[in-house]
Amino acid sequence: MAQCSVLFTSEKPQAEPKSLSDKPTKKPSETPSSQPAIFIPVDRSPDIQEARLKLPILAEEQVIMEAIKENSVVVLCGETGSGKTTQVPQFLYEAGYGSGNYIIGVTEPRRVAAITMSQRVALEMNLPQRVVSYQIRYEGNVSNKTKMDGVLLKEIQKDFLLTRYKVVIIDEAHERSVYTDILIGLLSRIVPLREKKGSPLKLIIMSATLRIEDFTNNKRLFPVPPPVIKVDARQFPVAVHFNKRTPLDDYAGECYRKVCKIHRMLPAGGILIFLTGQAEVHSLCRRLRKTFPFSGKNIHNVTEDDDSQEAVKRFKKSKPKKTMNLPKIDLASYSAQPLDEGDEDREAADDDEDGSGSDLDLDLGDGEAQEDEKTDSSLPLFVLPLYSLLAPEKQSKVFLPPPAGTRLCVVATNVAETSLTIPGIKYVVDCGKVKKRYYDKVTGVSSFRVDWTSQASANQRAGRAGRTEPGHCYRLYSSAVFADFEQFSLPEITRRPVEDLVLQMKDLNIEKVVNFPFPTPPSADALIAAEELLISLGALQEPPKTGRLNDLQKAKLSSPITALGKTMASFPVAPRYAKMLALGRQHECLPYVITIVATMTVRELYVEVDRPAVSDEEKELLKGKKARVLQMQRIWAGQGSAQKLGDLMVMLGAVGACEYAGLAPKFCERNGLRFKAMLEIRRLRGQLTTTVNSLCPDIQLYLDSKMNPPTESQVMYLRQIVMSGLGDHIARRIRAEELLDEKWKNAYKTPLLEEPVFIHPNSALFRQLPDFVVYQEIMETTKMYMKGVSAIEAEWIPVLLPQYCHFGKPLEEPPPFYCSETGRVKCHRPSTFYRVGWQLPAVVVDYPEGLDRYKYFAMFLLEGKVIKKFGSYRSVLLSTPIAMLKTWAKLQPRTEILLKALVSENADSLAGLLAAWKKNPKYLLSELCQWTPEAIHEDISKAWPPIQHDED
DNA sequence: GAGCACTGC
Repeated sequence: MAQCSVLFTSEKPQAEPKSLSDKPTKKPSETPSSQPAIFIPVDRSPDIQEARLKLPILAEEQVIMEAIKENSVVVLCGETGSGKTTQVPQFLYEAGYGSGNYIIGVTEPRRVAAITMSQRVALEMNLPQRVVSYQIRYEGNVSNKTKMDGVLLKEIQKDFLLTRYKVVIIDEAHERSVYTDILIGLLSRIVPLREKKGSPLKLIIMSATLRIEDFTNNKRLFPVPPPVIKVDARQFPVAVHFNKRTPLDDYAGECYRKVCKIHRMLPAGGILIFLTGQAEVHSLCRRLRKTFPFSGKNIHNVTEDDDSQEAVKRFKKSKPKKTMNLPKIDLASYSAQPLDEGDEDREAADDDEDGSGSDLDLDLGDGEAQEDEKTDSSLPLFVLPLYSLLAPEKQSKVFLPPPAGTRLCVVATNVAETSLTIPGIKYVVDCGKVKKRYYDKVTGVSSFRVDWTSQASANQRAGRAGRTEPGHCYRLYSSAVFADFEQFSLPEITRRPVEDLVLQMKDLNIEKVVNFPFPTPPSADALIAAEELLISLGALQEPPKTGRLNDLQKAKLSSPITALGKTMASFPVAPRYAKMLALGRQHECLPYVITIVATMTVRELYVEVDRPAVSDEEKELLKGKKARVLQMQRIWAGQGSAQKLGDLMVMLGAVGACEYAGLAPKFCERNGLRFKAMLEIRRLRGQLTTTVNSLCPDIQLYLDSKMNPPTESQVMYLRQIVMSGLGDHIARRIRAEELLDEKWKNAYKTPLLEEPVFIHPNSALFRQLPDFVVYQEIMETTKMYMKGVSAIEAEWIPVLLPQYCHFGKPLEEPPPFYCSETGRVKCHRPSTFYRVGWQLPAVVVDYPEGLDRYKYFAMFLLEGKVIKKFGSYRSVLLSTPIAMLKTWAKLQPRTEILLKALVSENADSLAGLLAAWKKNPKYLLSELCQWTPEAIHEDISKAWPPIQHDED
């Protein structure tokens, strides 16, 4: 699950920290505790006390605590900077909500937030970290490094009523992360249950923006709307300036011009620019550095950065540095009035109408007037890129003060909107766009699109200019365009596949997921698709195939979880991958499956090397690096048939090599691997290994840093295991003879897409073009590209993925046969792949259920293939065994009699036959006598049932 | 022959 929890207990350390992960054996003391009249003294240092008093929320302590006392659910609304995250838990602690072995639980959407919050609270209250602890995905500091996995959702799985908690705080609920949504849904049911038990649980929902209707005005969630308390934020006013005209598509160019003007005309203060992607960020950085170069010597190791190298070089050639000469306009006396929270819209709109024309906004203009890209080294600008995939050491540069005499300018993506706060920002330049991932609900194809952002997030961006002093936000679009923005962006849960959530919820025994009180429910399509996939994977029970259509539809959305599903739910990965793990134990493949799954789960394994270079020199450098990376990938792709595992083999090789090199950052750097990704993979492998060991204690798996490459046959099993998880991600190559249209050249067909899909050019199988492949995902860019591709064999499909196949009538040639290993009648059946009807090779499967299976079984029985003893009567049989199959069989009563006897006891396999004999030792005796001359009936009868001899 | 925002168990 996605949350990071901060556990917040009383001073008394827990006697048994482990009990958190076990089922609580004894309930906490049942003292009625809805109104704790306790006051727990806290010993804060004077300077902390002083800093706290400045927080607006401290004035609200009374109101907040009264509301919590009187209500079981409270919504607390306050912008960032109000101090609610750090202060509310302290209020609760002081009021005694954390005493008596109870826990105050706080969930944060991000790991860093959970860690810093717990540290901050511990510091402010002068409490040890064992009292204020955190737990996140792979680690935690709960009571002296007790290792724990799973957080609040996992705890609900173990103890649905959360009996150890007296308060749960959901922080940043406005971000609407999938798991806060589900937690709120679950807690809305747990709270009244706890009320009934006389040991109430308090739920506090903390949200920043005003988007709270989904929580407060949602009868299904909370029949009685919870009270809302608003808290002021300590935020400085931000004047918002709109462009008069909105650039059609060159918002990056408009950004550049606006930054130039700000830097030339406005007083000191950092600039933060919001763009949509890595490439844009780098390109704007280059342009700005070119225009306002500065000396990077001895500052922040700038020389490590490829882009800054350019700036440094340029500077060395340029004239000695002049002092920065900035105009001295007092921006604090700017026409804008202070901005209260939530007033930004009005403020912004006013500003556009009467503000422009007389103030700085006009001076800065929308300007395409001057295209001045001439170098101006008198005004050094310290330009830094910032995006999530940037190496952490490069990211952290934005937190340091810029070199003396320069102005900080951060060119960022959306990371800077919520995840990272940059100090000293006075100017925000907002292009108004975001890049978002889209999923096609029907086909599952992903794509990235750049779109207008929402009003809420534009305001969030503007707010970044007022953290340390009054600021300005320049929006590169008109107020009319802003007015057309969506008020809020859609909650994540409505925009992504939900199979992982559905599985988790089924594991909580919520069978009818449609009825769950989601703050915003996912679409019915998404829920149906999830349920179908989980049924195909065997994680949910297949609904009955008979019944009325209406009932079927209903049953479809309420399938209970299977044992396999329970196993899968315990792995913190996507259900398709969890299936691979569940199968992975065979042939000692598990360490490899764990590594492959971990690698597929962690995003962006490789660093971007395709960035356009600034100089010829850099171009050569990048080219060399790229060549080396490609060469390594060829090595990792393996030899011979191992290559068929394709991109997953490359991943396995990369991780193996990296681990062998001791997870060294240098190794990653040289081979184009993203160090942070490698760390994550290591941690996830560790967690998956732990989970496997806890599921099957006999297996005693450990994390091997010197993992040998898989053998050839293991690679084949791996391909089969991978295919079993990706059964709905199969593609078939269009062969030359089927080619009707050039656009299908080298293309693949998938069951759900009409258009051709292609193997991504970076794939190890790009040139191989296997007939059948499975893929991790399809990403639509200029074409539909499959990524994470492995080759599979057509004949595996009907055997390993029968749920996706239609089977034809059993073939007469080769004829059905009796399989002595399984004791069952087998046959060859032709098959086709569902929907698309691809011909697949005929495979040996169990003979389909029905009368014919009994006929064949009877024949094999008479032939002595099932039971040896029967063979001894073979020569004296009154009819030939093959008579069982003939159309005229009915004319011979003995065939009918035998058949009826078998059918009556379901004896169409050895197991069935033995069971029947166990019930009735005389079973089948008279029927066999029909087939044999009377002379030997007595002999037969004496040796009946004829099995003991076979068992020897 | 490309072009991925941001999170998490």
